[in-house]
Amino acid sequence: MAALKAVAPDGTFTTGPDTVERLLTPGEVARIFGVDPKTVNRWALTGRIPSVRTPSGQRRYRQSDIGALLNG
Amino acid sequence: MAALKAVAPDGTFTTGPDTVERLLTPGEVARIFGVDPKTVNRWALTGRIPSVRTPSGQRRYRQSDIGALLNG
DNA sequence: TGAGAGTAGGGTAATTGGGGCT
DNA sequence: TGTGTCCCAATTACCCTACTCT
Repeated sequence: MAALKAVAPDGTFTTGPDTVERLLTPGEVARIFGVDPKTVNRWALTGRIPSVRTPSGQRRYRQSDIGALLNG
Repeated sequence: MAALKAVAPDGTFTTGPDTVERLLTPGEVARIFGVDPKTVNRWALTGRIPSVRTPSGQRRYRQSDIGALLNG
């Protein structure tokens, strides 16, 4: 995984020359797919989508990963 | 391939400058047309309706596609 | 410090996909 | 050919309580 380079006011951050990332909450991902937030958590538990954990245990999802799922 | 940009509280999300999307479940589409969910499933299989797949394989339908069918 | 929204768990009922049949 | 129905396994939604974040 690339090193963290910069953080923008809107929450996006860069990890490489042309890499812009943003983390989505379970609720946001759920609304995108039209499913329950618990379902998104289940996808993470079963390894269907990568997830990032906050120090307190909550899950966050990379915007790029979700976008890839929407496009096949 | 449009990149995911933002997610609204009502479930709509944008993939481009003027693109707003929302995904519907097979049951919702079935109730709209007054048919069995299986029939909606077949419409997707025969290519009559574009469909988006969840990571687990279930189908979701773009509200814009359904609206286009209702108006055409 | 308190209020409200969101999230993580678990448990159970409902929905979905697929094949086959009508 | 298109649709509805039955079956089964897998997946998801809704119920609850507790914890986290704004």
